[in-house]
Amino acid sequence: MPELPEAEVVRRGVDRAARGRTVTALLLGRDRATRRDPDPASLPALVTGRRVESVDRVGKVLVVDLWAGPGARPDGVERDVLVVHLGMSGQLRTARTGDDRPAHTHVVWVLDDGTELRFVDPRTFGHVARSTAPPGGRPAALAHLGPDALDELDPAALAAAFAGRRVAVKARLLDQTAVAGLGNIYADEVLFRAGISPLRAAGSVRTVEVDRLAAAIPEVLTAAIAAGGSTLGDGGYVDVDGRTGRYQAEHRVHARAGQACPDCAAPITRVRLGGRTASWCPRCQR
DNA sequence: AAGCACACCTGCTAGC
DNA sequence: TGCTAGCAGGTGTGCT
Repeated sequence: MPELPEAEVVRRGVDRAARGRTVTALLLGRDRATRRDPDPASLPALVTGRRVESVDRVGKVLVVDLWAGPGARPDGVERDVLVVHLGMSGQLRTARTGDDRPAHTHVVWVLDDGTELRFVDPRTFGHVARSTAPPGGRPAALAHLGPDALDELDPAALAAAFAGRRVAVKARLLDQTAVAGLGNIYADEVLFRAGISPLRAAGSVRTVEVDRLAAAIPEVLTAAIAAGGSTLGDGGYVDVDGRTGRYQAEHRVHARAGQACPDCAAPITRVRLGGRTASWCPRCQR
C-alpha cells in the first residue's frame, strides 16, 4: 500500500508519538516480520532501554534511530537504527498500552509514556530489521536504493536513471534502485501530469520530457502528503491514528480505467505492464 | 547483464 | 447463500 507519501505521513505520526521516548519493551509476534534481520531473537535486547532519537524516511522505508542515552548522542558516532518497510499492507499504529491489539500485530514497541507503537501487517510483505548508519548518512541496509523521489531527485539524476534503458519508463520509475519512493499509484499519476506514456522505453524519454517529469514528481508527492496520502477502495492505508488519506480524490488516472480523462475526456486505458496494472490516457500521454 | 516471471501472503470482491 | 477465481499499494530471487 504505502508509497512515499503514505510513508511520510506515517513517519510524521511516529515522530510525534515516539521521538524522545524510551522503549521499555519490544514484543515480537510472527517471525516472518523480522526475517530480514540477522538475529531476530536479539532484537528486544538491542532495542529495550534505548531512546528514539529521530524518525526518518528513505523512499518508502522508515528509519527509527535509537540511542542508548542517557545524554545527547555525540557527533560522529555510528547509529543503530531499525528500518521499517510497510510492504503492501503494513501499518504503524499508536495505542494505549493495554488496549486490544488488532489481528496481524507482529511487532510492538512499548514506550515509557503508557503508549505503544504497533506494526500490523496482514500480508506480511513488510518487515522490521536492524541496520547501522554513518553520522548523517543512510543505513547500510538501504544503500541499494536510488535517490529519494522527494528529497534527492533532480532532472540530472532522473536523466541518469533513464539513460540507455530499454525497459518501459513506468517500470523504471517503479525500480527502487533507480528512484526510491514511487509505487504504482504515483508512477501512474506523475506520468500523466508529464504527458508521457508509461509504455515508452525509459531511454527514449527526451530531455524536455525528463524535465517535466522531474517537476511533476515533487508536485504530486507534496500534494499527496498534504492530503494525508491515498487510501484506495480496500481501505488498507491509514496513518498512525487510523485516519484514511484523501488524495485518492485527486487521482487523475490511477485505477480510473474506463472513466473520462480529466483533461481530454478520452477514456482512460489500463494495460498490463511488468505484472502490474498501468492506467493512462492514450491521448494525453505520448 | 538488463529485463522478465515468479514467489511470497492475506483479504476482499465480482461473478457464477 | 456460498464457493472460487482473480486482484491488490511491493520487492527479492533466480532464470534467460
